[in-house]
Amino acid sequence: MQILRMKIRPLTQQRRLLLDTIREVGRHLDAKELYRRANEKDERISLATVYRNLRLFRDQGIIEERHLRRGCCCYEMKRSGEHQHLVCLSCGRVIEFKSPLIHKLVTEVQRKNRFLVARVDLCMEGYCHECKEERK
Amino acid sequence: MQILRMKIRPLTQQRRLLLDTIREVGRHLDAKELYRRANEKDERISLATVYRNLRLFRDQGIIEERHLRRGCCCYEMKRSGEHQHLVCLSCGRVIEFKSPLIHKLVTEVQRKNRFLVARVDLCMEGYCHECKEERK
DNA sequence: ATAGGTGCAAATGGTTTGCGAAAAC
DNA sequence: GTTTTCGCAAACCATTTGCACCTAT
Repeated sequence: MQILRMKIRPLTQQRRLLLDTIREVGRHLDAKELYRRANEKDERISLATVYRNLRLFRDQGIIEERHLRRGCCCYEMKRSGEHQHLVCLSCGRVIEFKSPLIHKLVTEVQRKNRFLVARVDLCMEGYCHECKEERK
Repeated sequence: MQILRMKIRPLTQQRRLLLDTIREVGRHLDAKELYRRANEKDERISLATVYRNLRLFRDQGIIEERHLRRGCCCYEMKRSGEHQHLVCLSCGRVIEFKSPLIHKLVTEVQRKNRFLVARVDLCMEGYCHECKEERK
């Protein structure tokens, strides 16, 4: 955490609050929910600051941006292990998954398409186990 | 094409124009560009009609919706072969690719996460061959 | 004849920005 | 003390919607 914060200067109260909140929640947040949660702790923070800093954190490589829902972006702390997402169309739940096949796929694409891959955004929509059972 | 059109009733002039334009262009269009192109052929069409019908076509399974860029959706005719996209961060070019690994990945996810996959949205960002060379 | 689609303009929702006040260095 | 950020409100852009009129069936 210390290392990450070094990148963010000046480290204002608002930035500290936002980073803490993102880390604390530990799952995917959109700007509005981050604002809501940060605002609970300190009323003075504004939505504009949330947007400005989400962009800053993203550009600094501290958080990752994902397109899990139509019309808005979600953010999460960048972690070492590459992972992707499943989104349930029924309950909205977001499930993370990993697979060595993703790395294989990247390698294959880079070779076959002579394309240098910088970022993988893979999202599968469908029905989670619980919702699948209910639909029967 | 005949079969597809059966689903769309009433088949108005606007819908015919939009379907023809999407098929004709044959690549990814966002609402604004579809409007621009359709409007060149018939000035009377409105942007609202483009949006309304993109949604209709999507719900009828005639076109596919993709999230290739931040803040807007792209659409393309649904084809039989499942394919995914590479987006060049430098020139903006969109490259399609296929791989049997994608199907393997879906099978794996369905088994390991007990998740029923309905849709795969995979987009890799990076640098295409030409832009990669230029950056050297 | 009638159900439904269309154009227009206004509304909506997520995100960005200009500006004077405030904070970090 | 200087540079940068913050809060606020207004702007922006993609998309949706209410309503009176028009069209495909």
